[in-house]
Amino acid sequence: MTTTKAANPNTEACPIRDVLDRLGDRWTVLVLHELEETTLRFGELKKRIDDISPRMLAQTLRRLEEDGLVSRRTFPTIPPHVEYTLTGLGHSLLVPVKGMMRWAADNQHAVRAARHAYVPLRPEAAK
Amino acid sequence: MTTTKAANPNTEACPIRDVLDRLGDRWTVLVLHELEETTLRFGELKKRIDDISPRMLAQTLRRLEEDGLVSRRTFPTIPPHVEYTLTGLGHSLLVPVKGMMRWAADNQHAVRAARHAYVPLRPEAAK
DNA sequence: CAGTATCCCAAAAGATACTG
DNA sequence: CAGTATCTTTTGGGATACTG
Repeated sequence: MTTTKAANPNTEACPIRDVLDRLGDRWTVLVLHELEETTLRFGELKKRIDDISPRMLAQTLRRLEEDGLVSRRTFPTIPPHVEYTLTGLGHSLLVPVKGMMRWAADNQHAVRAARHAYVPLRPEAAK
Repeated sequence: MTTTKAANPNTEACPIRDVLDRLGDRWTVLVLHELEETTLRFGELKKRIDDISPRMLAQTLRRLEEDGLVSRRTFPTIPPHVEYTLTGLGHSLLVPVKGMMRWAADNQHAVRAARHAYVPLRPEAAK
């Protein structure tokens, strides 16, 4: 971490939080991941992530575009043709994101084991 | 909430999401970060992350403990004394998490610039 | 085809008073 | 001190009908 420890990285003072917040939602990482290899159209994304609603897909893409992670290219045809592509920035984000996924993959068993072994501290009396 | 449906290969076969979901909330990464260097008590964490409510801090710590990322040690004194420490697993998670933070720090300007330059497609559309 | 508009619900998070 | 209980607000997200 590069933030100073003494300072409290609260909501608006911390640009890092501000950026990372976008990754917290349910769909962003999934969309990023789908676009890693190839450019895709709205409908193609919708097919690959088929439990996403059009509303959420649109919103997710809009935010990604707004943050400069995805570029949107439209062809003035009828019917419309719109392509979404990861930008360089988007690809660069994918690097640490994949690091996270790697960790999750590597440690899922440890986490599951911990969860299973966990006993709530409700009836706890002494140690 | 975990994946409610699993129609998609990416979500379905993916316990990764289940693990990663915990990081999506507002406070987990912050707490992890505060505990990197040192063991801290509840009140000390509260002080350092002072816009967190006791409720959210407790909930966050409980989840971290449940996942085996943080260990909780109580001293049977009056008043109570409780210490939170990162486990080995917690430290290992911090590695990719810091990768993410590093990315955010390195690219915050690019993201902000993109946001600022972004013009909505439909000028009248509100969020 | 690529989205919007609208309505609705569930979950997350905030505030705060209270207690062992 | 270290939390819980409770209530309220805010946000995320699902469904779906509609349109340029």
